[in-house]
Amino acid sequence: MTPPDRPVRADAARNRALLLAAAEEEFAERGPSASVADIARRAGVAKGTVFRHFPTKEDLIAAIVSEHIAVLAEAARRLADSPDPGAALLEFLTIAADQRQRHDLTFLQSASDGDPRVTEVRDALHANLETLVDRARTSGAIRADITEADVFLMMCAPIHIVENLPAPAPLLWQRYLAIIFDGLRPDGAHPLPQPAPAAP
Amino acid sequence: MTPPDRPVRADAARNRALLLAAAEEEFAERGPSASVADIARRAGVAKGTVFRHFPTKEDLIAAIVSEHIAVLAEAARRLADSPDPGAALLEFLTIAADQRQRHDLTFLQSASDGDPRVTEVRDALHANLETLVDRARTSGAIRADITEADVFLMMCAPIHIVENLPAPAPLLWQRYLAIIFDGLRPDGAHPLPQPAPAAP
Amino acid sequence: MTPPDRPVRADAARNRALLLAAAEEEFAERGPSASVADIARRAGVAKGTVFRHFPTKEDLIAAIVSEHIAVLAEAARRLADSPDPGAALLEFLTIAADQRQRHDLTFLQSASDGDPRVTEVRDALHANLETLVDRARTSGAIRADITEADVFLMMCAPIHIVENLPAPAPLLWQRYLAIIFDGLRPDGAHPLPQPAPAAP
Amino acid sequence: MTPPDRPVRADAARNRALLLAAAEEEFAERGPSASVADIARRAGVAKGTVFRHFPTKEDLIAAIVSEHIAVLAEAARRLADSPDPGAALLEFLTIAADQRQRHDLTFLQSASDGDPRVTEVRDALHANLETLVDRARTSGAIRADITEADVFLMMCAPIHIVENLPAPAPLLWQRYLAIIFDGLRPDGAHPLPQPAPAAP
DNA sequence: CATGAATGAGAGTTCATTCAT
DNA sequence: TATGAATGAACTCTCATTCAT
Repeated sequence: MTPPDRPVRADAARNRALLLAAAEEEFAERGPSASVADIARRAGVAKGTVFRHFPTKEDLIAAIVSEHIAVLAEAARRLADSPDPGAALLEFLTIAADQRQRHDLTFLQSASDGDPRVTEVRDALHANLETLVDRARTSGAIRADITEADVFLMMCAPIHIVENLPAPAPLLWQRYLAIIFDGLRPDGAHPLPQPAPAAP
Repeated sequence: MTPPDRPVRADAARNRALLLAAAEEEFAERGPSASVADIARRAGVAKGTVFRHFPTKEDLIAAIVSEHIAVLAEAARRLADSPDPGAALLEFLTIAADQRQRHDLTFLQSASDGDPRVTEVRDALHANLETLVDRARTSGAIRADITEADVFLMMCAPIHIVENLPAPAPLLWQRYLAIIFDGLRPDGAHPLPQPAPAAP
Repeated sequence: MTPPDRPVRADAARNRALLLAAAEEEFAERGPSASVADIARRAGVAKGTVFRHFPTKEDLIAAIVSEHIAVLAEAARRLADSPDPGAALLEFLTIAADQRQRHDLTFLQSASDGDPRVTEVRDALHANLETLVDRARTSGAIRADITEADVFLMMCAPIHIVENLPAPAPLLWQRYLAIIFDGLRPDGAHPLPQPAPAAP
Repeated sequence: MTPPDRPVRADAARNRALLLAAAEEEFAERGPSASVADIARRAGVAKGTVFRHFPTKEDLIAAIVSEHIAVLAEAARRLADSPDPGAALLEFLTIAADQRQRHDLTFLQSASDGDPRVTEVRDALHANLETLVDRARTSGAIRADITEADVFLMMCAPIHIVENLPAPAPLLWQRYLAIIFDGLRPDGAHPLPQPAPAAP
């Protein structure tokens, strides 16, 4: 009867994008308790519009998180066949930190743990990252006892570290990424006191 | 008529301690949105009593945070004259992570940034930690380009890292502390791309 | 250019009927708080279409109610010249209850009290029912002190009564119609303590 | 530690009563969609106070309903040993209608169907009413085929009937109670077309 | 002093209604 | 004309905070 899958209306798509951007900023500034009303105001739409696009606040959070993870999954995929696996892994971590530098939303991840769309992109990220890490390990760029799970877990650490400062220099995270990456290198490595966690 | 200070103080001090403990547990379980009512219930006192001891929720948070920092300041002070500065620094980081492992309350720090009592103990921690780091650096246990600010900022990283897992093994953080500490060591160190932040 | 009235009217009339049916079902299932969105979905049209046909939700309700009353008015008219006035009245009450049995929408009546179209068909029902009741009274099938207003008011009672049960047997209302009708009969009638209400 | 079961504070008890009264009036005037805010305003308390006394709107409704049913259960109990069982039953129905005349809240019953407190008092009412009906039946005051379930279901009918009028005379319900009660009498009774429903 | 009842601002969410497409 | 995106008021409910008891 109606043309199936009618193309998304231009203004609706624009509002969705505006909302995601506004929500990111609001969450970044106010933390997890940013309110839907403030997000709507920042996006320049009415409160009801938020719920038209994202039935619950959790759905909005999941949309933000899965978008961020998707970018990382794609980056990992792109770097997977780099000729220099060690450099590729470092670049991946650089991209990951840089993305988060702009908006740290790690605290949102716990709120979206069960969401299926988040799970899906996260699984993709795990798969792509595993290739990256395996190649870096095989090539001797990182220690033999480092797993994909280790890298995944440490991915956000540089950003978290600088967030303890009230006004960190914009690229300060690179300092801590360098330190951590030095810790991943084989030279002068001490044995690790605990086994790597199981891949999720 | 009644001795001016003693008898009530006993009760009051007990309640204060009960409240701090209950609040820690509640924040650890429920995150930053733990409610004053639940904290009061857990402590076995009435809601009003919470506000008698801590005029606002922020004050309660500041009290928890400053207590935690005080413990670390004292640990740093105690370790300052250790004969093995490298081992002393590692032990300090172990203590710090271990403390947070039991109750991660890092998310509370931002809520208590301006509080003067927090500032005071944090200054003390900075001072004591500086001694510790300086000696480790001088002794060659850590790189020449690592400052007290670096160590302070990275202090919580091992705990943050494992918190990305839903149910981390209790000692898993030791794995990441080891990796990071390897990164702090002079052997095989690469130059750091960014200068250390100014001491706060 | 296009023939002024015909071609669209077919679609429009179909949609109107679909909407009325969907609304009836939705109100019956969900009660007075059934939402316009759900009604539209059930009818397979967009929300805006509901408001094209019925400018407000109240208008939609009034349309349903007046349609129901019109059916009753017609039934009363048809039965008005029956040779057995007592049986005719009982049949009218049976039809009325049976109609409501399928969809009890009595709760909608209060929402449509002022609507002129409702008033019109209700007046017709009153007129036709008056004939029916007058003839039943004159023929001795019911008491001398029963008026059209009485019958009109008691019309829905059998359905209301069974609605107090969670899952009434489909024909249980007949039991209570029989009891009430026995109360209308002249045999063994006790005088009534209050006068009949004025005809509206 | 604290005196257990400390007596309810006078002002709290007063507020609870004010709220119940205000809620009854508000529901009677506005129907089931009366808002908690309006109820609070009518009672002269803040919105939050409503939720202190009744954790959800449903709890408030259940409290009203169970209070009403309790009054009826007590009335039935009191009338159970009357020397004239027929008159006792009629008086019970009169009390029931009179209570509802003041505030018809039948529509609230469905909202509180699952509540255990409501169930409890309703069970008591059923038990007491059964005695009343059994004695009336045995004494020949009502038909042999009328059960407690019948009377329970028909209890509200007189009020429902007059509610179809916009401004019914205050005692008009007595007219319909008389008609219905005549229908319950043995004289001139016709056999009933459907069996009585099972006792709930 | 401790208590917990009261407060009221603000949270997420729903929904009748409007209007650009 | 039909659509469904946008609106914004109203809803139930929560919670830090105040204050009479």
